Amino acid sequence: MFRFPVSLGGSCDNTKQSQPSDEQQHRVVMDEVDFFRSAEKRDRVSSDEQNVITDEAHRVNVKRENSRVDDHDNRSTDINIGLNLLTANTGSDESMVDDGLSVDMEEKRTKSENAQLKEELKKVLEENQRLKEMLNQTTINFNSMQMQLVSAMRQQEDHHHLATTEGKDKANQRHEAPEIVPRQFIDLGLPSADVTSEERNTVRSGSPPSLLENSNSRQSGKRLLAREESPETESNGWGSPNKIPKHLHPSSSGNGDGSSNIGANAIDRAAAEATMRKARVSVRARSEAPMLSDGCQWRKYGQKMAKGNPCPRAYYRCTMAVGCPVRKQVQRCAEDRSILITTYEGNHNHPLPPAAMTMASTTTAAASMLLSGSTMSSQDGLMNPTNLLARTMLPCSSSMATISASAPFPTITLDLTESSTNGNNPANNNPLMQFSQRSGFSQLDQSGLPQMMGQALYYNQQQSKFSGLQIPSQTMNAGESVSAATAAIAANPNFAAALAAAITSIINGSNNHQSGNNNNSNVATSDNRQ
DNA sequence: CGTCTTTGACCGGCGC
DNA sequence: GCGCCGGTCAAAGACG
Repeated sequence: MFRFPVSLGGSCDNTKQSQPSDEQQHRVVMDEVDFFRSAEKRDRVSSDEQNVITDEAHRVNVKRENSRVDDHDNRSTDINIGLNLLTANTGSDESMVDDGLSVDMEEKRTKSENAQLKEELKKVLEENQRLKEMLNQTTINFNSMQMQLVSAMRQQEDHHHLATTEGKDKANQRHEAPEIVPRQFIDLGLPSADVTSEERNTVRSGSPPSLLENSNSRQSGKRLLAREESPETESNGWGSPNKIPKHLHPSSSGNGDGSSNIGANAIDRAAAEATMRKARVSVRARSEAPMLSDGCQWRKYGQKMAKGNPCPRAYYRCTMAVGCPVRKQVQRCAEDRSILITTYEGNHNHPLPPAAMTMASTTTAAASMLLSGSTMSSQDGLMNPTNLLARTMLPCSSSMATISASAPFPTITLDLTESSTNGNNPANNNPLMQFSQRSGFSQLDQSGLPQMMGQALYYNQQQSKFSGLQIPSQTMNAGESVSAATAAIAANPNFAAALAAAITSIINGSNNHQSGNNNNSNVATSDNRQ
């Protein structure tokens, strides 16, 4: 079974006392070198192709070098420059051997150049830092704008609902709903570390497992005790999938009664919790590997022969943190064994490394969208997820995402098998990046942003402690993509324009399909909460 | 020796 | 009540 070359994040790192081997370090270095090489190519393509060395081009070169140094801040920052200068000196020394009078001058000149370069490096470092800050600020602004956009769209939806239905109470309840839906997303997507336990128990719907503890007390005490000391494992609800629909029905009917908001909300919340625990995101992708590389560490805990499929189904549990409730099933498609079906359930209760954020944020968003309908009337619950994914997220390919209504638990399937198999671009090897690029936010690709950029980068901000982590470069296309996206953003002066275009596109798209509002609503509100 | 995988047994839900 | 099925457990073995 595949093993990640480096231990990532969470308590695992703390306990294991990360001691990357030389090989690992070397691997990372090589990876980043490759990364910047590709970035360099981009720069070259985007910048003047002429051979004239302009000041602009010179600055770009220096910046690249600086970036490299900056990303390896623990290593000597003088290495690169020093080597270059040494090489130059050596050459000059050799050429000047016969000219002894020039040696001193040459040394002086070299020193002055060295000092000059250092000064320049310093400036570039400062500029790099400033760009990073700008990037962070831009990301925050983007999240803020996204939030406002979703809020506006939601209001539009409310108006639309009021016009078409006479459920005034329902409408009133809706106005309060935004506070619930967002939390739903937060709980889904964000590691719960920041949230207080009180908030979790009182506010959250569909939260990380630990929060669901209480609601699961109804389950057999025997199992509860038997399973690994983590109640969270129990809370994810993976084990008893068939209870959800039962919870859902009463809640959906309860929504109709707007007179008792508290009671209805409680029921809603319970239903949302139950649903959240059951929600699954299935990713279909072509892969020869036994398992999708999603940046997380998984431990196999079971394997079964599923009915109707000659290929066994493997069960994995996230081991990045003790008690993380996230599990996944991996199975090959019976019809086409080159297709790997990975089904995720649960929410990580620990910070995620950048490499895992693409998958986590994507599946989280998908699950969130899927579940967003569960807090509404049954009619909406049936309608919204499909609309969200098929229309809002995937306006160009509605067949990419399908919702399983017949399953005992809500399951959303992201079909990434149609995509091209372009092996040159790392992003193309990553189904999620394919998903991102094909999604409605594909305009953001202009700046190298993944689909869930807002969230992913937001994670980066909130969990900056991961910034120094080594990404399992061997297979982590997602991590590379995120890093590449960040670099691309920093290097792309048109980011703001691209962002504006993307948001405009989203707005236009949502105007055409207002039913998809809930999707963004979750995203926006989650940002709002943080 | 610790960690991980394998695999048969076990459990609970559901349909008949 | 019984059998089927999906999901999980946990002992045993493999591996580094």
